[in-house]
Amino acid sequence: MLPADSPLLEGLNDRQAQAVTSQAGALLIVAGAGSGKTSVLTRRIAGLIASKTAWPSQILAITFTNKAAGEMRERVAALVGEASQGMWISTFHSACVRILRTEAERFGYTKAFTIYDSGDQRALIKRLIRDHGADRLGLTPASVSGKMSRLKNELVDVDSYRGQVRESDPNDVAFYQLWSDYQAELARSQAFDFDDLIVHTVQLFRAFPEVAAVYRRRFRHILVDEYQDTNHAQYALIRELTQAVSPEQVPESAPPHERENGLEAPALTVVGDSDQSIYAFRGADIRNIVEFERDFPGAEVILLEQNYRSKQTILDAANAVISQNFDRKAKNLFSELGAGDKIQGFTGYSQHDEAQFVADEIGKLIDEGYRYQDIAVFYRTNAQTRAMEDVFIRQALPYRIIGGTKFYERAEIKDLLAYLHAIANPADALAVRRILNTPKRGIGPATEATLVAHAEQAGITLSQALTEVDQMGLGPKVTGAISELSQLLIELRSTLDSATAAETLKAVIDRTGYRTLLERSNDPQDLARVENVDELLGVASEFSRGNQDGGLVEFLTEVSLVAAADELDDSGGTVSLMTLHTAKGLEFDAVFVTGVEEELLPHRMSANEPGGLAEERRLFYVGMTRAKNKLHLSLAMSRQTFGEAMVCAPSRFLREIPEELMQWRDSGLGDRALTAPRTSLEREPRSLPRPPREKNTQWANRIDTVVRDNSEMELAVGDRITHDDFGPGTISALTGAGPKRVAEVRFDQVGKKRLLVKIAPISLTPGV
DNA sequence: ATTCTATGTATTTTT
DNA sequence: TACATAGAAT
Repeated sequence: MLPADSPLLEGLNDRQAQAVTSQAGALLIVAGAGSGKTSVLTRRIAGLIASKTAWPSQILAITFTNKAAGEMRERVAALVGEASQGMWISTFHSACVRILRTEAERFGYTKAFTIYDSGDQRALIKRLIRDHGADRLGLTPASVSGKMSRLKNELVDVDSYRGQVRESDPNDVAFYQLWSDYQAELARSQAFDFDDLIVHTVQLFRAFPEVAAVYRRRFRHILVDEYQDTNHAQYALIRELTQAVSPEQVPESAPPHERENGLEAPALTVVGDSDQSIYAFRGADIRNIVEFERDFPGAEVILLEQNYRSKQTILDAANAVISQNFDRKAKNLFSELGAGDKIQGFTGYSQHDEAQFVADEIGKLIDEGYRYQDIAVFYRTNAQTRAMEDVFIRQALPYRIIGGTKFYERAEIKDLLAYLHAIANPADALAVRRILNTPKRGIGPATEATLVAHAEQAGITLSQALTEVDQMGLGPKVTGAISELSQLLIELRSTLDSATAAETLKAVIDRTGYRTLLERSNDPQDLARVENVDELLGVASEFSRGNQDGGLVEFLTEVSLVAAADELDDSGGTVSLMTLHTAKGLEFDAVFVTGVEEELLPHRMSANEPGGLAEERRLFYVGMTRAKNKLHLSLAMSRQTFGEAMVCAPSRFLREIPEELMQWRDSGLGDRALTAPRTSLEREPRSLPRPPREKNTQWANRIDTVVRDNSEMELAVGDRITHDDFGPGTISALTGAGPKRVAEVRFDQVGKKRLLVKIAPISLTPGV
């Protein structure tokens, strides 16, 4: 028991302190946005250690992202020091990988199994659909993987699905066939997809009670963050881990009292907020949190409603929005941080106009003393980044996109990782297929088919088939190329014990000539690819340095499980751009929620789904509650959606915010301005003014394809210039050099802006 | 087998 | 718009 004057309770309110010290076997902490739940969670863990209630090794804490795990580990370490080393603090997926690697041999897998990410999964399903001719039936990789994932999240496996196939439905029959082949190929390749990691761990515990007992005895305190976003499979995993251990399951080596009485169920603490549940589309089941008290009789529930993050105005607006969701437990966040500024609303003509507003406001915030890393821009879809990037680049505004087209999804990265996968796990057929002709070795589909057929016939892996290539009667050129590849794989496998991941990667790059080929290429994009290759090498070196005992398999695991939010580093002085989903769990001094329009937020795709609108509203709520001081909500009246301009209407969510909390503006370029979105809501969308024509062509090109190059332009403070969009202005400052030269211009009509000189559409005004 | 060109189709969110 | 795929040319 923690003493009342423990430093771990310092500065906590009563409810928080209660959450830290509770002895309940099952504890639900309903933590509203910004209510200090990470503090509570970390201090609770530290308290368990300090009061000798638990050893570090008895603690399992589950977070949503690796970044959150890292942060939690750091904060726990700050409280308890070295002791944090022995704890498991990780995501569901990482924890499952660790368990599965340990127990792999028990169920006929190798420790070095591969994890197939969504891209790998897609590629495999696509091939299977083609092989089955299932595209005729309208099955797509997306629909198949979606359905598979939904079933897996409900713990339905292929074998049990077989019984419920509707034989009269050719679509369903084909789906079953595909799924069954998919799992067979995964098993042959010694691979798991994301969902399988959870499902197989649950199945492992159910099939081997003695294994389950090992982990139930080991983890005496389990803590789960973001519980509202757990799906049924994850719920089942938690249930498996929180069972009591009967005397029969206790090993001989255990202390006598345990052998006699068994062991009571481990203690469970979950933290969550049903108002922030935004992953239903991925199988998250809100009932897990809503029905917690029923699931765990005698559970204690603690509600944290005091918000330590945001100004009251922001909370009032957020509360007003979320209260529109019916069937929700009443909860009202309050803050003692003062009312703060009104929420700034902005209506632009186009997405570029909107982006320009965001850039201008960021400029003002910087002048007020905000730092770039204190500012974030959120959007509903990744496609919205384009306009933002265009404007940000032109204004030399340092930004970083979190998530989006991820580094590890790039072709060159996947190529090199496929080599590593093929080396670490020779059974991985997908990886071998990928590298077969990368870089180009003159091996086409015909040769690939021959190799696969040989492997199948002989009942060997594809890697083994490569070694038998000379028995296949292929041409001398092809045979030579394949045995060379085979040699390389064998050789690098043999050095696995002594070589680091970085060394193996380096060897792959050198021996295949991958980097050299990119360098010699005359495709300008290949230059960027060389940089990516080097970056991957850097990542591997860093990993090998930081994880002395971690080898190739560990490196590949880490790489496979990175999440979007993990990319966020607080060190850099950049504005962060991310989707609303990625924003969950983060906070920023100033936040821009962009594209607050019908069809986008709420997204049109959500309209058909049951509960879709409520989830969109929660998403908006999550975005709003990330802001500490300043919240901006913006929208555009028209938006380019695949090539075509679409007229947009303001989001219904904006109507849910009390008028007096907001201050609306528009771009003020002439008489086409909207007065307020309230007015425009009543207006027919079609009658909305169209954005000026020239503007579209102006921004149509992406920045890197623009031919303009002002690098020769000689500018000085005080010079008068004219900008195509902003009109005449005077240069007030110049910074940076060469292609990075930035001019600060005071425009006569639109105020101060920063421009990247090299690409700005400006000309010197003569005669001044 | 590879590379170039034309055509069609698709964008929600992600561990 | 832009990306992926299919078809044609080399």
